[in-house]
Amino acid sequence: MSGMPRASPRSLPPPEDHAARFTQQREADRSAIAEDYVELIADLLQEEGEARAVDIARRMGVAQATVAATVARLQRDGLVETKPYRGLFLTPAGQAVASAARARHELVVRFLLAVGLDPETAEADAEGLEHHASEKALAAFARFLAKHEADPK
Amino acid sequence: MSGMPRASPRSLPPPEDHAARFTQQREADRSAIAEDYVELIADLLQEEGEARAVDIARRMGVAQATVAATVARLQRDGLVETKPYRGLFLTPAGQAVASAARARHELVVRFLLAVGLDPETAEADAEGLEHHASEKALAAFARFLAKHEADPK
DNA sequence: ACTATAATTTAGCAGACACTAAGTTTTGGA
DNA sequence: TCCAAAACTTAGTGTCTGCTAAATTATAGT
Repeated sequence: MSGMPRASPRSLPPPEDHAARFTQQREADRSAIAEDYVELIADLLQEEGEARAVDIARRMGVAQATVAATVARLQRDGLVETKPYRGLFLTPAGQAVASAARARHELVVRFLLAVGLDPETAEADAEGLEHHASEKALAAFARFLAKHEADPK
Repeated sequence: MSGMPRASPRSLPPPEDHAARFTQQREADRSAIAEDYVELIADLLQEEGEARAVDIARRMGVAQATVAATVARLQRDGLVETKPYRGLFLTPAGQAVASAARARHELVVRFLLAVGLDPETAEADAEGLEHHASEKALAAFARFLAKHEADPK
């Protein structure tokens, strides 16, 4: 295919290790939506004083019924509480998830900015990347920031 | 809530923009699995000469029946062809997806290494991150590498 | 050639997340 | 106070990605 000289051998990892990566991947995907909802609820609560299902729907780009169903799962999982017509609230567990998510989100955004992304894209990409960066990766990002924010360039 | 000084205002983006991010996010998620399969098939084809469903199953950490179902979708979408008991093959479209995926994957790995991750984690994280980095982000990673591979540190 | 083993497919099920359409509240303005 | 608009819920679907269990089918070793 094309003129490329086959890059690197990059021998495949042992099957078990390989599988472990994908399994881990699937787990991250599963929690990603929960984190997005919880994070958004926390933001709305803080910025607007209340987090209503309609607003979640509008901001997530999703139908209200979808929000209802997803929130039901979050409730089942002990992250969220609802007071009909009064909006959504986070349980302590939900708040923990939210603040962890926000910390990750902000770290990723700062990192992307430091690496040369425009603010707009940094924000948009962080939305996806924050769920797939391991603790080790986040630590590396933080180290990078520490080094580069002190001594730019 | 806790002693934190409220970090940054970080006023929420306009609802439409916000929704656009998540919608984009969901699209990336949808294509992620297809890309993973296609990428793995390409790797197996190249490294072992054939890509069989059993091996895919083992390496993806998934049941054989799941592979059969997913491959059926990839086939429906014109990315893969199968010759029973002879393994899986990529259509031209599949090959295109595979090489784009591989290019992204390798770029992300190199970038993560440059930023200080150990090779093990870089590989594992790339698996998740490669599907969520926009073209702009990838371009920024490439610029970063160009700068830092020439002039380390 | 036969047959045991391995590979693949089929069937049936579950759960998450999305949709539309059709109810139910609740709220708040006239 | 009443009632229309807004918010929320319920019902019924569909797709994707998984699973297990039970066929098939092909390959390969004897």
